Amino acid sequence: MRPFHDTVLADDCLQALDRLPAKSVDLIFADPPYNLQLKGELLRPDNSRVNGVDEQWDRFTGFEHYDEFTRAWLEACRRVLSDTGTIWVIGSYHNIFRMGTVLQDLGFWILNDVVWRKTNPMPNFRGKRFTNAHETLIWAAKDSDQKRYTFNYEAMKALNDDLQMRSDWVLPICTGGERMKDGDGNKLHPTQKPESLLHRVILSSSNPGDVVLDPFFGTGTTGVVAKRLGRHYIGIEREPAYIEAAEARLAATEPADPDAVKVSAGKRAEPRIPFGSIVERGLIKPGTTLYDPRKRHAAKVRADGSLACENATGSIHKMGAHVQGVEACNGWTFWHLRRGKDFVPIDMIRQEVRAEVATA
Amino acid sequence: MRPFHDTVLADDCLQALDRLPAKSVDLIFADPPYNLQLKGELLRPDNSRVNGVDEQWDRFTGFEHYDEFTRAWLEACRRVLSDTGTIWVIGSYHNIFRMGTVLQDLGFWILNDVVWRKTNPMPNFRGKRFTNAHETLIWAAKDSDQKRYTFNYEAMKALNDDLQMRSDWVLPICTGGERMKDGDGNKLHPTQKPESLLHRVILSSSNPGDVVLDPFFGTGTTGVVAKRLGRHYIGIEREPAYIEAAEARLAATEPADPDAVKVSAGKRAEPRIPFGSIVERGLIKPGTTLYDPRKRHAAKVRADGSLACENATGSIHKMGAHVQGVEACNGWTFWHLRRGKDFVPIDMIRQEVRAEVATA
DNA sequence: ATGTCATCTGAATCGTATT
DNA sequence: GAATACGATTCAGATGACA
Repeated sequence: MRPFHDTVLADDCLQALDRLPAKSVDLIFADPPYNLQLKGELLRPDNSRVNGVDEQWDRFTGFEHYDEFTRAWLEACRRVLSDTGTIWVIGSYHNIFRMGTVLQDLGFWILNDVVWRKTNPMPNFRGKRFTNAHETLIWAAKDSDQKRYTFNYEAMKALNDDLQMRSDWVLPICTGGERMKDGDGNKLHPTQKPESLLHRVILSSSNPGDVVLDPFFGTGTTGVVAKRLGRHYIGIEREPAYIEAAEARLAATEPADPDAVKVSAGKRAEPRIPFGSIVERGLIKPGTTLYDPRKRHAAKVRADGSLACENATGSIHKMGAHVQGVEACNGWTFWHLRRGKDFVPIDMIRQEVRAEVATA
Repeated sequence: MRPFHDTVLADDCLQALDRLPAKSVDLIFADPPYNLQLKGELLRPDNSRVNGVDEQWDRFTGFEHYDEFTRAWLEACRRVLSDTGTIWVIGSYHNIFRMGTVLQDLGFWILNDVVWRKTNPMPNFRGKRFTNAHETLIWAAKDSDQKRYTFNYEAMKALNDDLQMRSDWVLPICTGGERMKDGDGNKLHPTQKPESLLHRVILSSSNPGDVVLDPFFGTGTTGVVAKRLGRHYIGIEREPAYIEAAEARLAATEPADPDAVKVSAGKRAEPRIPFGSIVERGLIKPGTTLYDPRKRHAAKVRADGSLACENATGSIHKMGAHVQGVEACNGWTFWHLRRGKDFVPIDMIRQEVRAEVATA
């Protein structure tokens, strides 16, 4: 084992990187500050306050400052990365475009951008934007002519029910027992990543015995998953509170039995198909008339997937309930579409879409 | 109708943009070329061609020229975009980081990055990477302090079965009858976007009658969906074959019924009813007692529409906030009125008044 | 033990019209 | 232009109290 392996370097990111030998690591995972630029406070509709990221380490004076920082640590990473190694970075729209540009400018060759689709993101409380429901990872090799990087294609396929692993990963955010807490029961780190995410990163692009470096180690998720998967880790972290937590986590982590590293994916739920997506796809056109099973009521489909009927508008479910004067209604089976002489429930269209999605 | 509305300008992107009046469009959708091996399609701001990108081109030159091109058309777009307008761009990892960086550098303010998750992407044949199963869109306002952009929150929520729309959109790629073919049955345009994607873009961030500009019009998907949804379009395209196909598609496109393109508006669009006018009309009498949802607090309505409670007086909102000890409160939904055995929010009275006003 | 209900929280660039 | 007042807005999941 080499001197830096399986340790946390308590130091500034750049200074620590400079101490590592050139070309000495096989995989880098970097989750740098995002430069969030949050202004005021944000309240939920129930008046509770959202605990935003206001840590000192996420404060930059502007894009120029952030780009300079990004360029510096990515250059330092480039030096320590082996020629066949690859690097992952993660970010949101605040910083991912800056990181992608710097990566390309430094000569890294992007292999994929990968989207982490969160199953349980924080909603948009003010209704002013789309729910920010994903983060973006970039996976890159050192050079455009480097073809010998590690990609465990079969392992990824196995993880995905024997279908090629796609560039969008559906995973929940880090909550519950996995989330590190401080003495008061508050989150210790504002942006702790889920182990499932690192599991996929490390399993896909490294081999047992490889060295995995995380220059923004935080509470050590990368190290924990690397250790469990039989890889060596090197962490770099400046905050003593994070280091302490990371080392405790690491001490409590047992490497998995080499045979047990394989993980089976959970069953995929039947995909939800919003009625609106059927309108969007042109399978039911705006302006189409829908009927209830006894043709007593008629409703008109609007471009946003809502129905208009009897001077009211709403979802297929709400309007089904409305015309019947009941509390709830399954609009999929209630509303019918004329097809020639026949009337078919709109659920039939949904089943056709589901079949299409499933075979894709 | 203005001179450029509902036409395709057969010209170079930059030259056509320069002919459009400043601040004259409400929404821009741009799907620019992203292949760096553009073989002469890349133009500098002075219209000179960038040569040599397809052979022995060096990475730095390639990106630098692509950035120059990107900066030029985004600057030109910025000039023609109205102050309350927004812009969408779409790309893959080859170019989206460059575009995002240039957008931010020009002062655009990113509202969301949106992932188009393809249900039927092309598989990765070599097994050397993850299946490239998504593309990225960026939605941006002109400035960080511009908050009056259009976002049809309720319509997006309606499209998604009454859950707020997320930043990841699951849509199939453009195939079948929708895909434009040339005389030999080959695809006419290499990257024709599905109409469903444009449906969501245009419906979310523009209103009927708005002007939608597409500076890389291709076979006219943006125009077709804009026309169908009752928006004006302006297309810019240089290739005669694409223009011909686009104009044929547009001629065959019928606008939807105007009622069908109306969209659920939400409470913000409703006329404001002062609480005092409800008291004035005698719908709630002075002296009436109002209660919070848990009946912990009671307040008395006064003749001027203010409330008195716990030795303080003020508006329904102020008093709601006061008794809860919070900054702000929606008094309409907070305060309840006794009706027989039940308690109903005073918002119900407001809705009755609104219905009355609407039919008057 | 089990179920129900209330409460809490997460990388967030989260108003607008009137005076 | 600045200050003030109005009043709109949330999803999934974990946790814990309590029946």
